Amino acid sequence: MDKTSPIPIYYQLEQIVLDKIKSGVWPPNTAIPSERELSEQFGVSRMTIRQALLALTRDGILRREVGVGTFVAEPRITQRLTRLTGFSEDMRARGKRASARVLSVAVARATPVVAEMLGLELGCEVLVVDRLRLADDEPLAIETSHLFFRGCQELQGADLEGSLYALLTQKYGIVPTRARQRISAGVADKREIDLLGLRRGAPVLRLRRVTFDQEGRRFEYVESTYRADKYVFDAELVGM
Amino acid sequence: MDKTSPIPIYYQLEQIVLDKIKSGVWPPNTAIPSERELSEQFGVSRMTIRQALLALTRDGILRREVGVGTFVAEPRITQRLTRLTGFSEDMRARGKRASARVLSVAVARATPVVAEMLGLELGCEVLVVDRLRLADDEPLAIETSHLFFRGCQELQGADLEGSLYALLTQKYGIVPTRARQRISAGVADKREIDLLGLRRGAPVLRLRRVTFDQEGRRFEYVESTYRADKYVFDAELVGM
DNA sequence: CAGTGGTCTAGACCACTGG
DNA sequence: CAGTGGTCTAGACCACTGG
Repeated sequence: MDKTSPIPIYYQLEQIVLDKIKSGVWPPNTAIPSERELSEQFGVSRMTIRQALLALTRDGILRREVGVGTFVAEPRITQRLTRLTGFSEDMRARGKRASARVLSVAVARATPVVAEMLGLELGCEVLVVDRLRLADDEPLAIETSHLFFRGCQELQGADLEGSLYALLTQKYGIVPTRARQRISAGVADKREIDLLGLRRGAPVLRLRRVTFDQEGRRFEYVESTYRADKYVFDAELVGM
Repeated sequence: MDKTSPIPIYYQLEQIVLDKIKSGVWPPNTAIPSERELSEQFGVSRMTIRQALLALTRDGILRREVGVGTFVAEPRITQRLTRLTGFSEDMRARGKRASARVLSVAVARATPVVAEMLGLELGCEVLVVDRLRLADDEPLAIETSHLFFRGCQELQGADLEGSLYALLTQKYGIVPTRARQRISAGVADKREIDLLGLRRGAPVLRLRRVTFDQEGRRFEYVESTYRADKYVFDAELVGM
């Protein structure tokens, strides 16, 4: 630890504790030294020690028990909440290879639903990217993205067989950061039956999502239809 | 503010600030008094003021700018992530009145799926609560909860026409805190058609959830089937 | 340059846990 | 009863912002 560094002491302490945990020196449920011991050991005020330990506790790294001590927390059952991912990343997480067959790419005037979802005037021009999404070369979903951002029309010439989000991040600096999603169930319609290779009456999962970039701007409204027999949606929920 | 109260001062201060914001006395982007002003005004140390303001900042209620001041944050586009709620609270949020018709309550040996989900030995006894859930007196879902915790068998004599989670919290100190949920789509089976008043071939949303209490213990595995024509699931996603 | 939030100190008293 | 984390005090110095 370096007291003369511009890096705050409490932050340095956090890193020291994290190192001990990550390296396995302090395995889960280890009682770490008390605040007073650490205070003395590092020659730092107890309040500063607390600032470090409380931050780690909020992150679920440590667990505190009043009157008893501070312990290394069990690795959480879930390290994170439901993550925002595109199809490609979602598939990779499931151990499958994602690809896309472009059905159409075109500039179109926003319909009332699209305008509402993206917060646009009716009739603004958006880029509509309609793709069949494949997992290990099998059709899994139909994805219709409505995009609106400066320069989005250039995408008409781009390679859209891979991850759209990767493309947006790399070429346009648009980082998908947050999304609001609505999940419903339905029965496949004619087009879905044909494209996804389903039988009449087959159930599908429908996702509608508005995606926000790092500035909080809505840049995408996407409607997806997933084969219900091949896809489930996992969600992580937290209490108040 | 009451300094002699057992309620911590910083917590009282949080409430005072929250009141000012909620009542509209301090609308969004208002500069609230500086830490030193509040410190003097309440006769409390600046560190205590900070403890209150930092908690509110972490909750997204306040926004701090170094060298400038502390401001009331804009209400977030999304006030929270997907929240863990039971059926009753979910319906209340949607402006509907929730109720339940108990189909059966019984002690049963855990099936392989239930044992796996709850982390139990095969054949452990769990309490199975099977209920038809109504929204404004219309059948909306079938909910089959498998419960496992000390004393859960007493629930056999309890009133289960209302919120199960409220009951668990009040009577057993079990606070549903986190859940892992899997959402899929399917076609209603015979029993679902009868109980939910559906037609043959009607799509349904199926939810499977493992719920954890405040100690991280799994206390419930629930399988639910929702009418797809009356229910959508909303999710909030966040980036890395 | 006056004022802001960020960091840090060296103490104090408290309720609580476990032996 | 010794030790723990929780709360709180009354200061200090810092980098930064805006006029």
